Amino acid sequence: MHAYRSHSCADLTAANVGDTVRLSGWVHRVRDHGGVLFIDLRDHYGMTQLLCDPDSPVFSEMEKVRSEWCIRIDGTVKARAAELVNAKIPTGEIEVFVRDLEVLGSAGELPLMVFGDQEYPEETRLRYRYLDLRREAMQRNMVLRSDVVSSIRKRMWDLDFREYQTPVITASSPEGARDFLVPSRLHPGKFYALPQAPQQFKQLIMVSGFDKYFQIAPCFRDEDPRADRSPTDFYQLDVEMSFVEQQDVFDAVSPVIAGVFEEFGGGRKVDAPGEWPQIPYAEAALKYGTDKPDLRNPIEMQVVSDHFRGSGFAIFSKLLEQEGTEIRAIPAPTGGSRKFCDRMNAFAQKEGLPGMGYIFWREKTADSVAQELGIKVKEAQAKLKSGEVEGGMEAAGPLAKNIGPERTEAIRQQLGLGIGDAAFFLGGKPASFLRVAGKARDVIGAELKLTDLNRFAFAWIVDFPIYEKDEETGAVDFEHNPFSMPQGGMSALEGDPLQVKGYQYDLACNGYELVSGAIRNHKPEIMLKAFELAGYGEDEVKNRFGALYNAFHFGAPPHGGCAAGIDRIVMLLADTANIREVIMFPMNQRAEDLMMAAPSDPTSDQLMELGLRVIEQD
RNA sequence: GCGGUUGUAGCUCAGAUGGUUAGAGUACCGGCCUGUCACGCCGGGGGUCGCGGGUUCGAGCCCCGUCAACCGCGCCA
Repeated sequence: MHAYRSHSCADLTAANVGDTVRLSGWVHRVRDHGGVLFIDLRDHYGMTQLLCDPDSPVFSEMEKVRSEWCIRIDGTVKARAAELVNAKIPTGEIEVFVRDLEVLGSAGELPLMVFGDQEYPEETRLRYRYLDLRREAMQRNMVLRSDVVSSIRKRMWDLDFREYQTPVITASSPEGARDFLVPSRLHPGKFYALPQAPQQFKQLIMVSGFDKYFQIAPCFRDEDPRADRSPTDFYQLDVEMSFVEQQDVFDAVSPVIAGVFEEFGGGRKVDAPGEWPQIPYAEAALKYGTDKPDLRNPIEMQVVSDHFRGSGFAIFSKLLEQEGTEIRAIPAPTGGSRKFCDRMNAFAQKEGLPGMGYIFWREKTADSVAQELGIKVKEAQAKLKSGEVEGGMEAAGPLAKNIGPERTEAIRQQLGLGIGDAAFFLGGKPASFLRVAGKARDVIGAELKLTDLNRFAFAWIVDFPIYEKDEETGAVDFEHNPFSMPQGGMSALEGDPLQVKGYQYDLACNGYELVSGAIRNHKPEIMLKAFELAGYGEDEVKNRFGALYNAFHFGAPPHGGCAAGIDRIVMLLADTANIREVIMFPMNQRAEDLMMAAPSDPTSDQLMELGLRVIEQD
């Protein structure tokens, strides 16, 4: 017999009754009844109930066994009586009577329970990640991740893409984020860098004629994390193709993404790739307040500046006298109650805005009729009932009073709202309120249950501007990355840089940026011009992107591609908002690995060898 | 770098208004229990209330500072 097991803990069924078997696994749960002892034995595959009583030669040893000990047992498979069958587990029809025990690894008092679904703070979970990973949900997430990666590879292969590995220790590539630097021992004082993405390599692979490349590639970035963003390193499905236009990239990648979501989405509705809208960046910013809109939420914002210009609402009308300002409305169907509106207003204030004005529409109340006519509420009730005063709709909220009924009605008609609905208003320069507006749209959609949680909604966001203006310095710099081909080519770069759009795109899904890519700028002269507009000279281009710039002088094909965030895809499929739930050994919020104690102090020998000296920080 | 929230037993948490010896569940240890499957019952050990200062007759609770974790902002092609 095998040293550790004849079966897994998921294998045994009624068909095995009478067999002598050997199982290894972890003690999930102990139920000691004195004369009879039950133990749930767990391995990666499942659970089997062990049984032991004084008839067993190892009964007294079995009584000492505790949760999460790793043990091996020999025993006999017994059928359970009908009333004792556990329908919750596949092996519930049988149990194994233990005749021999070997403790493979005992365990001390546990810092977190594998059993049950108790929540633990991340610090505890990450410090004892090997225990946390034993839990059912984490086992499931990690298997899902592996299966997703496998499926992606297969789908890419089927499309004639081939996977090529690119270096992990390489040159610094100033693409935007901070590099992780690696000191060179052979060249004291010089540094390698870990790639922020295989960006330049994959473009060079195109110049080399490989036509269709992909890689499940680690990317390294020394930036602060977020719930949906891992610090230090993360994985991308990196894709590049030659002789393609933007639509060709969409056509290649969309079915892969959609297929994976169909395969692992657990029955949630996946929008068909043919129906994925292509939304210009400017339109996304206007309607959704973000370049990664959650399209499960039907709310679309609208500009309503004209209704407030010169109105009695001084805050907005004054605001509109300034250059570049506007008033944006967030319609909130079914949100028409003061309680809800006040809560959303409080939300906006918490997010750092002065507040969010609102109007809501309701059936005319006796209270407001009484106030309007200066009569008692009872009289108003009577007048409403008799029809002497017409009932119907009225607009409520401080804004409605300030701007008067005509303007309020015009707004209602523009937004297409009615009784029981509300609208929120934000004013100023869009840049100042866009982020909060987008977030408010999410919250309103969620609270009013307008957002269909059982769906994956995709949209390509296109026509990103290539340049942006720094608000403080006024300097023009690349908005995204410097590799994209400007729409209109060289001639587009002759005019106002801020008007130049790129063949540059993202794929948004349920409010996350899943994919980002571009048709690349493969012409050296356009590359130089593009950098010049951002204030970089020829030397700079040669210095920072020398390999690419040189390669483009030797017959570079037009090419483009994208990169999809593996961690985010798995995160969405696993239905979690925390990216660390789908990463085996993630860093914490401060980019530390508490389990491995990283980062750590180098030895003085290491520093010496590298020619480094650490300067004390104060 | 900034803001918010949190920090009490191995673990998860409760501890109105400041007031006796800081509690519960779980885990751990001991005892009882032959059909449980979150087994049950009895008993026990276990605390620098994150840390440092302050106010007070008296601080887990109030004030100041500080550290840590998470969430967000900045940042993130």
